[in-house]
Amino acid sequence: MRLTTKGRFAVTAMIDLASRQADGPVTLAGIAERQKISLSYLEQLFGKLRRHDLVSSVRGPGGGYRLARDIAAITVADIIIAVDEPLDATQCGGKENCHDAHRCMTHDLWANLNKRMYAYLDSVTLDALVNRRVQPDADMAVLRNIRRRATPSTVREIAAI
Amino acid sequence: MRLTTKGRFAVTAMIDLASRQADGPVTLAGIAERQKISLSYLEQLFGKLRRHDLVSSVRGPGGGYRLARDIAAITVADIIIAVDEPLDATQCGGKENCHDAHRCMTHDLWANLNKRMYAYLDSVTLDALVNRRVQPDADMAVLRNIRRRATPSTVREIAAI
DNA sequence: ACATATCCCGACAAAAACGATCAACTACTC
DNA sequence: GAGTAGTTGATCGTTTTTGTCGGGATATGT
Repeated sequence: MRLTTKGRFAVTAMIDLASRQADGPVTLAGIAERQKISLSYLEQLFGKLRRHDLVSSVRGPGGGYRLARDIAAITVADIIIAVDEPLDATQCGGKENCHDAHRCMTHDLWANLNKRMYAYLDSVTLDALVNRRVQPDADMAVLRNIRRRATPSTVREIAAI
Repeated sequence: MRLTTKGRFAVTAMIDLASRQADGPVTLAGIAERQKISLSYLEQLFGKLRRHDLVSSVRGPGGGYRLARDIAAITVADIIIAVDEPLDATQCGGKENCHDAHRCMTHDLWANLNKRMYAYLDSVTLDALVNRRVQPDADMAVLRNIRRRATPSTVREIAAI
């Protein structure tokens, strides 16, 4: 599980698409203009999204993209995986060349963390995003932790998230 | 909030450090050897970790790095933020140059998602990682979702997470 | 003095992010 | 039914990020 600006672009674009597909196929040019993402980059992203069966394309005038599934059956995790594919698979393929036991422990821990993150992102559907049904209770948890162990530097960085 | 291999390396190194600091300062050379990360890269990462007050250094023979705070007061989010700094701040600085209302909505949604992720990563402390107290209940949720909307392609990719 | 550390820097290759350009397809018009 | 404009689709080039290598400076315990 990797989370980069690429994934963010893809999610942003998919939200735009999802909230406009009622009027027929949505063009990449439109998404590019509204979301300020370069058309070329969108073309690449949607190529991947199409190959992962998240969107379907209609060519020619009046064409564009549609969601390939129901809006409630596409999650943020789907989009990010489609766009960020390779995902080095924790460079020690599950068992070998982990020299001592300690290294593998670290890997297990990270893999577990990965699963948790995936589970969360997979619980957020496009539908929930478009219709603003994403619970905003996170702020409270964050603030609680910040207050518990704030240092001059952390406070500054939190603002930049 | 960005999640790349760089952050993973930093977390791995911090776990190694945390689980060995009982015997005094831990050298980067040791971490490099055990975790198979290049020494130069570790130096760069720990420079940032030190400037963010997550670790403190002791120079000279017998020196190395220590955690600057209690092991339970350092979270995965702390480490990732320290190491992945710039974080473009969602390129429309919170208010301006969002041309139509729709764009800002998308940004809000993403920002909210970011907060949720941060909240989760901030809830996982180094202590919890080292002492294996990270709940593995995620698998169930993942499997539930996969079963709900599996396609030939997704199934293949899930295996690669 | 010497060996062992952190620190700081510049150069570099490989990979990923991002962008531009051109080819292929298709609905519409005439 | 041929042309044309609006699209997607694929390929290549440039810039940024990752990760490594090497060298040198500074601090410090023995």
